[in-house]
Parts: sequence; C-alpha cells; structure tokens
Amino acid sequence: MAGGIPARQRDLRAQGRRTVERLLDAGLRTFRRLGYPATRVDDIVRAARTSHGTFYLYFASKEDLLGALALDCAQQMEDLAASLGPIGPGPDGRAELERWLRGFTAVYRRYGPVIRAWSESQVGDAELAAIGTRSLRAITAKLVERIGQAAPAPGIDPEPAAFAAVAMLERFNYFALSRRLGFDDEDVVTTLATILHAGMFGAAARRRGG
Amino acid sequence: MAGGIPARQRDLRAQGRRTVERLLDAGLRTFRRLGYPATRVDDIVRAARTSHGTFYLYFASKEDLLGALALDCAQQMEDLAASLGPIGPGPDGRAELERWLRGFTAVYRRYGPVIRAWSESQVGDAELAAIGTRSLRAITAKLVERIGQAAPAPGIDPEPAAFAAVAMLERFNYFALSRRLGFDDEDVVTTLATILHAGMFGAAARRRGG
Amino acid sequence: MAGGIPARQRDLRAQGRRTVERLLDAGLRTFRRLGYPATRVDDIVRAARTSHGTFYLYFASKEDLLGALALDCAQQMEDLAASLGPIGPGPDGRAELERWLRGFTAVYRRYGPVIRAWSESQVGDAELAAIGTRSLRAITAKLVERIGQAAPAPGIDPEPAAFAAVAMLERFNYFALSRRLGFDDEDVVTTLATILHAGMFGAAARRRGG
Amino acid sequence: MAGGIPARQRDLRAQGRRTVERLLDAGLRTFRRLGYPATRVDDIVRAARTSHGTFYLYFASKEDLLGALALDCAQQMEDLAASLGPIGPGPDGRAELERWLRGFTAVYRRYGPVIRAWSESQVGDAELAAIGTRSLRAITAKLVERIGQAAPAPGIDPEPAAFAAVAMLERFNYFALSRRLGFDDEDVVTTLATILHAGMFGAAARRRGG
DNA sequence: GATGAATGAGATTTCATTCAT
DNA sequence: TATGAATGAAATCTCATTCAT
Repeated sequence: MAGGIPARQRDLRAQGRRTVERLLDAGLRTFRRLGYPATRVDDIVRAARTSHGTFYLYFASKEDLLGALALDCAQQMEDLAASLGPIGPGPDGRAELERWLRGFTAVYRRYGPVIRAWSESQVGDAELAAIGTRSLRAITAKLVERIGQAAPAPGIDPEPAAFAAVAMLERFNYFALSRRLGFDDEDVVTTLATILHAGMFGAAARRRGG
Repeated sequence: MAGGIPARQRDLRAQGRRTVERLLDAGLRTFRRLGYPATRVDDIVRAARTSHGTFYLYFASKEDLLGALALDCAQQMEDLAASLGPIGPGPDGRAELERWLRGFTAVYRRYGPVIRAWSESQVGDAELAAIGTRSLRAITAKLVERIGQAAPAPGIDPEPAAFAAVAMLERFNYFALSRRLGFDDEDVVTTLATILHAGMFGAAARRRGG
Repeated sequence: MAGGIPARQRDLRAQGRRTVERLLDAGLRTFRRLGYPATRVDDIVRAARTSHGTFYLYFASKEDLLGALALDCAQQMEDLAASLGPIGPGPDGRAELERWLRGFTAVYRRYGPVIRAWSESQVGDAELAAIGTRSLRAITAKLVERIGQAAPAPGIDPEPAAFAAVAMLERFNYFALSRRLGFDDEDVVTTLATILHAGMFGAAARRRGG
Repeated sequence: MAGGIPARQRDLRAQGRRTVERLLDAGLRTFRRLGYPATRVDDIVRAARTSHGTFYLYFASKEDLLGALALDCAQQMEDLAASLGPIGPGPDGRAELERWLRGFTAVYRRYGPVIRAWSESQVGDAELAAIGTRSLRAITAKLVERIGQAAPAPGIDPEPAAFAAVAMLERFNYFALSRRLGFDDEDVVTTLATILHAGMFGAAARRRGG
C-alpha cells in the first residue's frame, strides 16, 4: 500500500509507512461514515490521531488519498474478476458462484465507499474516474463471458444482463451494509448466489418444477 | 408541491408559488448535473435566475430544498408501488411488468438525484432519511407480495429477492442514465422486464414461450 | 402620536393612523423583548400583523420608528421633570417623592427599551441621541435643584448626587423589570423613595434614632 | 484565560494561547468601542490583526468570545465580592468602602461592555445569562450582609437597598465612562463612597463628622 | 392603503491547503 | 517526521430596503 503523490516522491521509513497506513485506514473509515464528499480532511486526521501538516506530508489532497485507496481497490477488483471460473448449472457451479460472491462481498465491505465515490460521479479527477470505470468493466466483461457460456434464457442478452447483475451486486451489498436489513454477510452471499444462479440456469435449476 | 420550511410558514401567492416551482426545478436539474453534495446554493439560484435572498425566502437550506423534492418523490414512489398489479407468467403479466417499469424509469429519470442523495449517506437529517426508507419499503413490500404470488423458484425467499430487485432497478437505471451504455429508456424497460420476468417465472415462461 | 418621516409627509386617515399605532406598539414590545439592536423589521411587522411594505409606508427605517417612540418618551420625561415639586424632609416631601417616582416608574415601564437604546450608545443618528441626552438632562437638572434645596449631607455635591440618583432609578427599575427580583411596581416606588429620602435628609429622617 | 469552545477542544501551544489572548483583548476593546451588538467579527479580527479563519479556530462565534470574557469577568466579580470587609461608620469604614469601590471601578472599566451585554437582553445564550446573574448575586449578597451589619436607617430593607446600590454603581460608572461628565476614576470612587457611606450611616456619620 | 416578492450588500462560517516551529 | 497555527477564498445565510401588484 503506497501513499499519495508526496509519499511516493520520498522513501519512507517504518514510521512513515505506519503513518500512511493510519491515514489510509482513517480515510476509508471516514468515507464510510460520512461519504466521500462530506468528509473533511479534519475528520480524517482526527480519526488517524494526527495533524493536518502530517496529512499533506503524505497526500497531496483529499482526492489523492482517495486515489491511493482506489488503486488498492482496483487491484482487488481485477483479481476478483480474473478469479471467476466457469459457472455450470450444477452444485459445483453454484458453489463457485458463492465462492466468488464471498470475495466480492468482502471487497465491497472494505472498499464500498471508494466504489460509491466512483459510481456516483463524485470524483473530479479524470484519471481516478478511469480507474473505477476499468474495474467495473473488468467485472462486467467476465460476467458477460460466463453468462454467455451458460446459455441463458431466450431474450436475455448477456451484456445488459451482466450490467444488471453488477448493479444488483453493488446496491444489494450497499443496502445490506447501510440499512439494517437484518442480513449478515453469508445471507447476502446466499441470496445473491441463489438469484443469479436461477437467473442463469432457470430451466435447469427448476428441473423439479419441469 | 409545497416549498421548504420558511415557505410553509407564510401564505404564498401565485408569484411566490411560481418561484418555489422554479427553485425546485432548478434544484433538481442542478443536483442531476453536479450531484447533491457538490451543488452550491449559488448554482441553484443561477439556474433559477433569482437571488440568494429569494432562495432563503422559500427554503431554509439546500437540504430543505432536497426535503421538499423528497416529499414529491416519495409520493410518486408510493403511488407507483400501489399501482403494481399481479404479475402472471403469461404475456399479460409481462406487459404489466413493463408498464410498471416504464413508470419506475420515468420517476427515476426525474428524481434519480434525490433518490441517490437518500441512499448514499449524504443526508444528515433523520426525518429526510426516514422518508426515503419509507418509499423503499413501500416498493419492496408490494414486490414481496407479487413475487410471493408468482410462486418463485425453490430456495428463493420473496423478501430478499424483492430487495435485490429494487437494488437492481435503482442501480441499473442509474448506470443507464449516467454512463453512456447506449441504452435508451425503452431498452432499460425491456431489459429489466425480461430479467425480472425470467427471474420470477423462468422455467414456466420459457417453456411456454420456447 | 405621529408616525415616522413618510407618515408625516402624507395626511393619514383613520385606518392609516391605526396602522401607525399598531406599528409603534409592536415596535416597543419587540424592542422590549429583544433589545433595539437585535430587533429585525420582520419581528416588528409580524408582531403588528402587517407587512414590510406597510412598515415603510409609515416609517423610513427601524431607527425612524425608534425616533417616533423617542419623541413620545422625551415629552413624557420632560413633563415628568417639570412635575417634580420641592421635597421637604417631612411626610409631605416623602409623599411627593413617591408620587413622582410612581410617574417615573410608569414611564420607564413603558419606554424602558427606548431609554436603554439611548443610554447604551446604540443609536447612530445624532439628532436622536440628542433627544435622549436632553431628556436625561432635564431630569437631572431638576433633581440637582431639589437636592440643592434639601441641604444634603456635607460632602455631597448636588450634581454628582443627581447623576447617581438617576443612575439608580434607571437601573433599579430595569433590574426589577427584567430579572425576577420579586418586586412589583409599588415595591420599587417605596424602596426608591425610602432610599432617596434618607439620602437627602438622612439626619432629619433619622431623627428618631438621634 | 481559556478561549472559546473550539479552543478548549484542542491543546494549545504558546503561540495559540497568545492568539487567544490577542482575540480576547481585541474583542473587549471592540465591544467597548462599538457595543456588543454592533460589533462584527470582522471588527474583532481587524483589531487583533488576524484572519476570520483564525478567529473560528479559537471561538465558535462572537457570542462564544463574549462567554470567555464573561467567565473572566465573573471570576473577578466574585473575588471582588469576597473582598468586601465590614464597613463601620468611622473613617476606617469609609476607607474600606473606597478601597472596594476602587476595585469595582477598575473591573468595570475593563469589563463594562461585557457586563452591559449581560444585563441588556442582548445575549440569547441561557448559560451566559446565568453567569451574569451569579456574579450580580455574589455582589448583592455581600452587600446585603454588610448593610445589615451597618444597622441602616429604619424602613430600609438591606436586600432592596443592596440591589439599588449595585444598580447605582453599575450605571453611574457607565455614565461616567461613556458621557463626558468630567469625572475621573477617583472622582467616581469618592462620589460613590460618599453617597453610600452617607446612605448607610448618614445620621451617625454626619453627627460625628459635623 | 396594503401586501407579498425580490434584491443584494454584507455578515457569518467553513475548510482545503500552506507555513513555521 | 510531526505538529499546531494561520490563511483566504469561497460558501452559507441574513436582513434592511425597494418593487410590483
């Protein structure tokens, strides 16, 4: 985990790296609590138990800190996209889907605020926005691929279906985290897996009914 | 369409009501363009071609204006929820679903910025958040009812499924509006209708249709 | 009771005169409640159940309304000053003092806020301030005269004593009105009469003790 | 001398404490020059040769600064109240009274604007008003005690007499400071001491002295 | 004669960022 | 490396006064 622009122009020692870490953590926690736009640098430094001066020693701005978090997040999103194996109609496919959704939910639980800052257009910086777009595209592309392989119901185009799936994943996770819906992580995973698997292999999954 | 707190404490004439209307419209347009948190009161009054003084004659703050829009939106959302008829597996059910989604998409196209300001933790005011929660609940409750009547695939619990559906509706509409995905309103409606109908009656619908 | 500058430039009919009266009353009440500087024109027109437009039909400004009240007050103060008869050491003198203090207390009860706006330098307008100074001077001059006639204790100069007396009258009345000291008007009059009479004729009044 | 609410939530270093001091001083000077209600934060920061940003680093508002001054003032007032020794009819008592009035006059010369902001209904904050009431009460209670010990003229109740005395002290000092009455501090002290001592021991003091 | 609408200058307050220690 | 202090541009909000009906 690197820091922001100023941090990368110096070589940090152990203490400096610890401070960067504290600031990144505090930033993420505060973005989660208040949302990115409403977060003030003061909130972050207070959460990190440090000072304004120190903040600007490692980050050029609030957006720079978001950028550093975004890089981490993008890495994890792309790893996640790559890790989605083929999904078959049977229990193995269903298990693979669950495994993958568990990963997604974990990443979302951590990086949700960053993902939302991306998806709402709350980021001025073009480069930063591009990182977000690329991450979501990676997920979507892989889903398109897997949905296409699954031979979905007639009339369902893999591409819009993939977008719809990502939309559902993102927001459902958000609802589950932010509202008190009474779902824990495992409920989220199970629910989404059931719905997605049914959506992809409705006929097969409902063999019992056919 | 009432104004904000100060407006409700006086009795407006036609001119005043027109100004309120202009400000609400300008607010909505500006929230759409810049997002709620990034919008300045100055942006709103410029869009409404009026002055700061006038703004505060009718609204106590930017948040107060959001609240007034939220009341309108909540009304429409609850009307919309009430209007969802039973969804059968046949073409009639599919048509009803499309009709309803057309309504949802229209409301979202208008009030999307308000809905997002609700759902993101961008609003401090508890009362306002409660309005949002109530709307969401109204939609979800009706969906739960309709999904329950549709005898969904085994393993699918109507309640989480309804939440997932609302999540998908909201975010997919947002993606379609904000990114250039190349979908027009009718594409959005068709796509969502197809997915939801398949999700509710996948096997049956396909068997009958296929 | 005339109105402000604009009112004096027109000739008012019954309705207009009633409105002026309502505004003067409302002004006085509001100055009493909030103090002159903190009172907004809006507070006055609300108390008078009329509008901003109407206010400026009769008064040029908030200060103009204060000025109109000040003229009334000054008239009463000067009448009051003129009415202070000689104060002898006996019960008649004491009764005269009480009578006069009863008048002062009544005027203060009504015009206290105006008197305080004068005595604190809260009035920008020089002419207005001059009216206040003249009123207080009238009172003080008469007191100097009466104290001089009373042959006060050695070492007591009538002029500073008169200032001290006015100071006491003004502030004691104010304390009694604003704090809950548990004094009613008659208590105030009795207390002040006792103290002033003792101050003027200590030896004589305390004959009993001598 | 602590600062306002924001200052108490951080730990200040020497430089910060100096700035607080500068702001308190500037505030007091400006309140004296313009009166509390007419003073703008801008006037204060100009007098303190600093910026708006800095002001709000240490004080939440103009009223908060008044509150900090009020605490200082209340402390001094209560010390002053405690320091009033027994007042006898002889020259020692008179000297003690003068000594104490010299103290009162000095505090009033410094904190007059604060005391007046208290006593006029210019302060919304209840806590602040309470501080003022407490100080007033401390002074009055001690005066009641001393007047009671002095065996005053018959018909004079120590409690209202004490209020009247405080009223006179406050306003006479104010007149002397604000109008050009031609009194210097020592004249004020002598005049008040003469009047009060005569008021407490009029007959006796005169008989002995005359 | 009365009213609500509108204004804009000016006051207050915030906060990202730079500075000095 | 760390910190609190300082800044000022920009945002929010107020309110005496004028305007149009």
